[in-house]
Amino acid sequence: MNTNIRLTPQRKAVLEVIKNSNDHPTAGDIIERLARDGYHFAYGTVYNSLKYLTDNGLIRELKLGEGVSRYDGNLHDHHHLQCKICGKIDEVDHDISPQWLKDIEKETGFAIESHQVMLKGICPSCREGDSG
Amino acid sequence: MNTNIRLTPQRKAVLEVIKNSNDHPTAGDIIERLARDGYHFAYGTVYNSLKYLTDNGLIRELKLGEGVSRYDGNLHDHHHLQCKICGKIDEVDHDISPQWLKDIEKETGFAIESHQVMLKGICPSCREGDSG
DNA sequence: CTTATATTTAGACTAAATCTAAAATAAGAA
DNA sequence: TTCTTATTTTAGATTTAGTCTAAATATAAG
Ligand SMILES: [Mn+2]
Ligand SMILES: [Mn+2]
Ligand SMILES: [Zn+2]
Ligand SMILES: [Zn+2]
Repeated sequence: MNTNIRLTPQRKAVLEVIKNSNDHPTAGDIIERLARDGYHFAYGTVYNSLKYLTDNGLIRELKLGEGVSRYDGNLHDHHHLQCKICGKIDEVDHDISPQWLKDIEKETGFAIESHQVMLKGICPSCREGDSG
Repeated sequence: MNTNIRLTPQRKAVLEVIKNSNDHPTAGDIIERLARDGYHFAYGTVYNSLKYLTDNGLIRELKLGEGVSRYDGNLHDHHHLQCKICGKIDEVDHDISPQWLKDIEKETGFAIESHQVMLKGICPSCREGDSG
Protein backbone atom coordinates (compact mmCIF):
# COMPACT_ATOMS: atom_id res chain seq x y z
CA MET A 1 0.00 0.00 0.00
CA ASN A 2 1.32 3.43 -1.00
CA THR A 3 1.64 5.83 1.91
CA ASN A 4 2.34 8.79 -0.36
CA ILE A 5 -0.99 9.42 -2.03
CA ARG A 6 -0.96 12.17 -4.60
CA LEU A 7 -4.32 13.84 -5.05
CA THR A 8 -4.24 15.88 -8.24
CA PRO A 9 -7.21 18.20 -8.86
CA GLN A 10 -8.67 15.56 -11.18
CA ARG A 11 -8.35 12.74 -8.65
CA LYS A 12 -9.70 14.95 -5.90
CA ALA A 13 -12.76 15.88 -7.96
CA VAL A 14 -13.43 12.21 -8.82
CA LEU A 15 -13.05 11.22 -5.17
CA GLU A 16 -15.45 13.99 -4.08
CA VAL A 17 -18.11 12.84 -6.51
CA ILE A 18 -17.89 9.30 -5.18
CA LYS A 19 -17.89 10.36 -1.54
CA ASN A 20 -20.98 12.46 -2.22
CA SER A 21 -22.81 9.58 -3.92
CA ASN A 22 -24.50 6.69 -2.22
CA ASP A 23 -25.84 4.92 -5.30
CA HIS A 24 -22.64 3.18 -6.43
CA PRO A 25 -22.13 5.19 -9.63
CA THR A 26 -20.53 3.87 -12.80
CA ALA A 27 -17.66 5.68 -14.55
CA GLY A 28 -20.26 7.14 -16.89
CA ASP A 29 -22.32 8.44 -13.98
CA ILE A 30 -19.20 9.97 -12.48
CA ILE A 31 -18.27 11.73 -15.71
CA GLU A 32 -21.80 13.13 -15.87
CA ARG A 33 -21.67 14.39 -12.29
CA LEU A 34 -18.25 15.93 -12.86
CA ALA A 35 -19.61 17.74 -15.91
CA ARG A 36 -22.52 19.06 -13.84
CA ASP A 37 -19.92 20.47 -11.44
CA GLY A 38 -18.08 22.10 -14.33
CA TYR A 39 -15.26 19.57 -14.69
CA HIS A 40 -14.52 18.26 -18.16
CA PHE A 41 -11.75 15.74 -17.85
CA ALA A 42 -10.63 13.30 -20.51
CA TYR A 43 -12.29 9.89 -20.26
CA GLY A 44 -8.89 8.32 -19.81
CA THR A 45 -8.17 10.61 -16.88
CA VAL A 46 -11.34 9.59 -15.10
CA TYR A 47 -10.56 5.91 -15.63
CA ASN A 48 -6.97 6.43 -14.51
CA SER A 49 -8.16 8.29 -11.43
CA LEU A 50 -10.63 5.56 -10.58
CA LYS A 51 -7.86 2.99 -10.86
CA TYR A 52 -5.50 5.10 -8.77
CA LEU A 53 -8.06 5.72 -6.04
CA THR A 54 -9.01 2.03 -6.00
CA ASP A 55 -5.40 0.85 -5.89
CA ASN A 56 -4.75 3.17 -2.97
CA GLY A 57 -7.77 2.05 -1.01
CA LEU A 58 -9.64 5.36 -1.10
CA ILE A 59 -12.61 3.85 -2.94
CA ARG A 60 -13.81 0.36 -3.85
CA GLU A 61 -14.53 -0.97 -7.30
CA LEU A 62 -17.61 -3.18 -7.51
CA LYS A 63 -18.26 -5.66 -10.25
CA LEU A 64 -21.81 -6.77 -9.76
CA GLY A 65 -22.07 -8.71 -13.00
CA GLU A 66 -23.63 -6.00 -15.10
CA GLY A 67 -20.65 -5.59 -17.39
CA VAL A 68 -19.89 -2.18 -15.86
CA SER A 69 -17.78 -1.31 -12.86
CA ARG A 70 -19.36 0.69 -10.09
CA TYR A 71 -17.56 2.68 -7.45
CA ASP A 72 -18.18 2.82 -3.74
CA GLY A 73 -16.99 5.35 -1.19
CA ASN A 74 -18.10 3.08 1.65
CA LEU A 75 -14.93 1.32 2.75
CA HIS A 76 -16.49 -0.90 5.40
CA ASP A 77 -16.80 -4.57 4.53
CA HIS A 78 -20.25 -5.09 3.14
CA HIS A 79 -22.19 -6.82 0.41
CA HIS A 80 -24.69 -5.69 -2.19
CA LEU A 81 -28.24 -6.46 -3.08
CA GLN A 82 -29.63 -5.35 -6.41
CA CYS A 83 -33.25 -5.08 -7.46
CA LYS A 84 -33.99 -7.07 -10.61
CA ILE A 85 -36.65 -4.57 -11.64
CA CYS A 86 -35.42 -1.04 -10.93
CA GLY A 87 -31.70 -1.80 -10.59
CA LYS A 88 -31.43 -0.09 -7.21
CA ILE A 89 -28.45 -1.27 -5.16
CA ASP A 90 -28.81 -1.72 -1.43
CA GLU A 91 -26.08 -2.49 1.08
CA VAL A 92 -25.88 -5.45 3.44
CA ASP A 93 -23.73 -5.21 6.54
CA HIS A 94 -24.05 -8.83 7.71
CA ASP A 95 -20.96 -10.77 6.78
CA ILE A 96 -20.86 -14.47 6.04
CA SER A 97 -19.40 -16.85 8.57
CA PRO A 98 -15.59 -16.97 8.76
CA GLN A 99 -15.92 -20.69 9.46
CA TRP A 100 -17.63 -21.15 6.09
CA LEU A 101 -14.62 -19.57 4.41
CA LYS A 102 -12.19 -21.71 6.42
CA ASP A 103 -14.06 -24.86 5.43
CA ILE A 104 -13.75 -23.91 1.79
CA GLU A 105 -10.04 -23.18 2.16
CA LYS A 106 -9.55 -26.58 3.70
CA GLU A 107 -11.56 -28.29 0.99
CA THR A 108 -10.15 -26.56 -2.05
CA GLY A 109 -6.64 -25.73 -0.94
CA PHE A 110 -7.11 -22.14 -2.09
CA ALA A 111 -5.93 -19.25 0.09
CA ILE A 112 -9.00 -17.05 0.00
CA GLU A 113 -8.18 -13.35 -0.15
CA SER A 114 -11.56 -11.79 -0.78
CA HIS A 115 -15.16 -12.67 -1.15
CA GLN A 116 -18.23 -10.89 -2.39
CA VAL A 117 -21.83 -11.93 -2.04
CA MET A 118 -24.06 -10.65 -4.79
CA LEU A 119 -27.75 -10.86 -4.02
CA LYS A 120 -30.57 -10.27 -6.49
CA GLY A 121 -34.18 -9.75 -5.65
CA ILE A 122 -37.11 -7.38 -5.69
CA CYS A 123 -36.91 -4.22 -3.63
CA PRO A 124 -39.71 -3.09 -1.33
CA SER A 125 -41.06 -0.40 -3.66
CA CYS A 126 -41.03 -2.74 -6.66
CA ARG A 127 -42.86 -5.39 -4.60
CA GLU A 128 -45.86 -3.15 -4.06
CA GLY A 129 -48.51 -4.12 -6.58
CA ASP A 130 -46.53 -6.95 -8.12
CA SER A 131 -48.60 -9.67 -9.77
CA GLY A 132 -46.33 -12.60 -8.85
CA MET B 1 -40.22 -22.07 -17.90
CA ASN B 2 -40.73 -23.25 -21.48
CA THR B 3 -41.63 -26.92 -21.77
CA ASN B 4 -41.21 -26.95 -25.53
CA ILE B 5 -37.48 -26.61 -25.99
CA ARG B 6 -36.35 -26.46 -29.60
CA LEU B 7 -32.80 -27.70 -30.09
CA THR B 8 -31.63 -26.61 -33.51
CA PRO B 9 -28.33 -28.11 -34.73
CA GLN B 10 -26.58 -24.90 -33.67
CA ARG B 11 -28.06 -24.91 -30.17
CA LYS B 12 -27.33 -28.60 -29.80
CA ALA B 13 -23.69 -28.13 -30.77
CA VAL B 14 -23.28 -25.22 -28.35
CA LEU B 15 -24.90 -27.23 -25.55
CA GLU B 16 -22.61 -30.20 -26.26
CA VAL B 17 -19.50 -28.05 -26.03
CA ILE B 18 -20.60 -26.70 -22.67
CA LYS B 19 -21.58 -30.10 -21.32
CA ASN B 20 -18.18 -31.43 -22.36
CA SER B 21 -16.31 -28.58 -20.66
CA ASN B 22 -15.64 -28.20 -16.97
CA ASP B 23 -13.66 -24.96 -17.08
CA HIS B 24 -16.56 -22.52 -17.40
CA PRO B 25 -15.79 -21.37 -20.95
CA THR B 26 -16.51 -17.91 -22.33
CA ALA B 27 -18.44 -17.35 -25.58
CA GLY B 28 -15.06 -16.93 -27.27
CA ASP B 29 -13.83 -20.26 -25.90
CA ILE B 30 -17.02 -21.91 -27.10
CA ILE B 31 -16.67 -20.49 -30.61
CA GLU B 32 -13.09 -21.81 -30.69
CA ARG B 33 -14.16 -25.28 -29.56
CA LEU B 34 -17.00 -25.34 -32.06
CA ALA B 35 -14.53 -24.45 -34.81
CA ARG B 36 -12.26 -27.30 -33.69
CA ASP B 37 -15.27 -29.59 -34.11
CA GLY B 38 -15.88 -28.23 -37.60
CA TYR B 39 -18.76 -25.89 -36.76
CA HIS B 40 -18.55 -22.34 -38.07
CA PHE B 41 -21.59 -20.50 -36.80
CA ALA B 42 -22.14 -16.76 -36.87
CA TYR B 43 -21.14 -15.00 -33.67
CA GLY B 44 -24.69 -13.79 -33.25
CA THR B 45 -25.96 -17.35 -33.47
CA VAL B 46 -23.67 -18.52 -30.71
CA TYR B 47 -24.74 -15.62 -28.50
CA ASN B 48 -28.39 -16.24 -29.31
CA SER B 49 -27.98 -19.93 -28.54
CA LEU B 50 -26.29 -19.18 -25.23
CA LYS B 51 -29.15 -16.88 -24.30
CA TYR B 52 -31.73 -19.44 -25.38
CA LEU B 53 -30.08 -22.27 -23.45
CA THR B 54 -29.69 -20.06 -20.38
CA ASP B 55 -33.29 -18.83 -20.51
CA ASN B 56 -34.49 -22.41 -20.73
CA GLY B 57 -32.39 -23.59 -17.82
CA LEU B 58 -30.16 -25.96 -19.79
CA ILE B 59 -27.01 -24.05 -18.85
CA ARG B 60 -26.06 -21.29 -16.41
CA GLU B 61 -24.53 -17.96 -17.24
CA LEU B 62 -21.84 -16.82 -14.80
CA LYS B 63 -20.73 -13.25 -14.39
CA LEU B 64 -17.69 -13.38 -12.23
CA GLY B 65 -16.73 -9.75 -12.65
CA GLU B 66 -14.24 -10.22 -15.43
CA GLY B 67 -16.29 -8.34 -18.00
CA VAL B 68 -17.00 -11.59 -19.86
CA SER B 69 -19.76 -14.08 -19.33
CA ARG B 70 -18.86 -17.69 -18.69
CA TYR B 71 -21.10 -20.67 -19.16
CA ASP B 72 -21.63 -23.61 -16.86
CA GLY B 73 -23.20 -26.98 -17.60
CA ASN B 74 -23.33 -27.78 -13.89
CA LEU B 75 -26.88 -26.99 -12.88
CA HIS B 76 -26.52 -27.76 -9.19
CA ASP B 77 -26.44 -24.77 -6.84
CA HIS B 78 -22.85 -23.91 -6.24
CA HIS B 79 -20.42 -21.04 -5.97
CA HIS B 80 -17.13 -20.19 -7.62
CA LEU B 81 -13.60 -19.54 -6.54
CA GLN B 82 -11.15 -17.97 -8.95
CA CYS B 83 -7.37 -17.87 -8.70
CA LYS B 84 -6.03 -14.33 -8.86
CA ILE B 85 -2.86 -15.56 -10.55
CA CYS B 86 -3.74 -18.21 -13.12
CA GLY B 87 -7.46 -17.45 -13.44
CA LYS B 88 -8.50 -21.04 -12.79
CA ILE B 89 -12.08 -21.39 -11.57
CA ASP B 90 -12.92 -23.94 -8.92
CA GLU B 91 -16.36 -24.92 -7.68
CA VAL B 92 -17.66 -24.73 -4.12
CA ASP B 93 -20.58 -26.90 -3.09
CA HIS B 94 -21.12 -25.48 0.42
CA ASP B 95 -24.05 -23.13 0.41
CA ILE B 96 -24.44 -20.16 2.71
CA SER B 97 -26.88 -20.30 5.58
CA PRO B 98 -30.56 -19.84 4.65
CA GLN B 99 -30.96 -18.00 7.96
CA TRP B 100 -28.42 -15.42 6.81
CA LEU B 101 -30.54 -14.76 3.75
CA LYS B 102 -33.73 -14.54 5.80
CA ASP B 103 -32.13 -12.03 8.14
CA ILE B 104 -31.20 -9.87 5.16
CA GLU B 105 -34.70 -10.09 3.74
CA LYS B 106 -36.11 -8.97 7.05
CA GLU B 107 -33.64 -6.13 7.33
CA THR B 108 -33.83 -4.77 3.79
CA GLY B 109 -37.36 -5.67 2.78
CA PHE B 110 -36.06 -7.21 -0.44
CA ALA B 111 -37.42 -10.54 -1.65
CA ILE B 112 -34.17 -12.32 -2.43
CA GLU B 113 -34.38 -14.48 -5.54
CA SER B 114 -30.79 -15.51 -6.09
CA HIS B 115 -27.39 -15.15 -4.57
CA GLN B 116 -23.89 -15.78 -5.73
CA VAL B 117 -20.72 -15.84 -3.70
CA MET B 118 -17.61 -14.93 -5.63
CA LEU B 119 -14.39 -15.91 -3.93
CA LYS B 120 -10.92 -14.84 -5.01
CA GLY B 121 -7.68 -16.32 -3.84
CA ILE B 122 -4.58 -18.24 -4.77
CA CYS B 123 -4.94 -21.80 -5.98
CA PRO B 124 -2.83 -24.65 -4.61
CA SER B 125 -0.51 -24.85 -7.61
CA CYS B 126 0.06 -21.10 -7.68
CA ARG B 127 0.81 -21.17 -3.93
CA GLU B 128 3.78 -23.47 -4.39
CA GLY B 129 6.91 -21.34 -4.46
CA ASP B 130 5.13 -18.06 -3.88
CA SER B 131 7.26 -15.30 -2.36
CA GLY B 132 4.47 -13.62 -0.35
C1' DC C 1 17.20 26.97 -14.23
C1' DT C 2 17.54 22.22 -16.05
C1' DT C 3 16.43 17.60 -16.21
C1' DA C 4 13.70 13.69 -14.88
C1' DT C 5 9.30 11.82 -13.52
C1' DA C 6 4.34 11.77 -13.27
C1' DT C 7 -0.04 13.08 -15.09
C1' DT C 8 -3.39 14.70 -18.37
C1' DT C 9 -5.23 14.97 -22.81
C1' DA C 10 -7.55 13.74 -27.34
C1' DG C 11 -8.44 10.42 -29.93
C1' DA C 12 -7.46 5.80 -31.85
C1' DC C 13 -8.24 1.23 -30.68
C1' DT C 14 -10.07 -3.27 -28.50
C1' DA C 15 -13.20 -6.77 -26.84
C1' DA C 16 -17.66 -8.39 -25.69
C1' DA C 17 -22.02 -8.25 -26.86
C1' DT C 18 -26.20 -6.53 -29.29
C1' DC C 19 -28.77 -5.13 -33.24
C1' DT C 20 -30.37 -5.21 -38.12
C1' DA C 21 -32.21 -6.78 -42.27
C1' DA C 22 -32.01 -10.35 -45.52
C1' DA C 23 -31.82 -15.31 -46.35
C1' DA C 24 -32.76 -19.88 -44.86
C1' DT C 25 -35.38 -23.18 -42.30
C1' DA C 26 -39.22 -25.18 -40.07
C1' DA C 27 -44.11 -25.48 -38.91
C1' DG C 28 -48.98 -25.17 -39.90
C1' DA C 29 -53.08 -24.84 -42.93
C1' DA C 30 -55.50 -26.03 -47.04
C1' DT D 1 -47.94 -31.19 -51.80
C1' DT D 2 -48.19 -26.16 -51.94
C1' DC D 3 -48.89 -21.82 -49.82
C1' DT D 4 -48.28 -19.00 -45.84
C1' DT D 5 -46.45 -17.71 -41.46
C1' DA D 6 -43.23 -17.90 -37.71
C1' DT D 7 -38.64 -18.92 -36.20
C1' DT D 8 -33.81 -19.05 -36.71
C1' DT D 9 -29.42 -18.13 -38.83
C1' DT D 10 -26.29 -15.22 -41.05
C1' DA D 11 -22.91 -11.37 -42.06
C1' DG D 12 -21.84 -7.34 -40.86
C1' DA D 13 -22.73 -2.84 -38.63
C1' DT D 14 -23.21 -0.79 -34.16
C1' DT D 15 -22.83 -0.06 -29.20
C1' DT D 16 -20.58 0.12 -24.83
C1' DA D 17 -17.01 0.02 -21.52
C1' DG D 18 -12.62 0.39 -21.16
C1' DT D 19 -7.53 0.53 -22.61
C1' DC D 20 -3.66 2.32 -25.17
C1' DT D 21 -0.70 5.82 -27.41
C1' DA D 22 1.99 9.75 -28.06
C1' DA D 23 2.25 14.52 -27.36
C1' DA D 24 1.59 18.23 -24.07
C1' DT D 25 1.53 19.78 -19.38
C1' DA D 26 2.63 19.80 -14.60
C1' DT D 27 5.37 18.52 -10.69
C1' DA D 28 9.62 17.18 -8.30
C1' DA D 29 14.61 16.80 -7.82
C1' DG D 30 19.19 18.40 -8.46
MN1 LIG E 1 -21.65 -0.31 -1.07
MN1 LIG F 1 -19.59 -24.10 -11.91
ZN1 LIG G 1 -36.81 -2.12 -7.37
ZN1 LIG H 1 -3.64 -20.38 -9.78
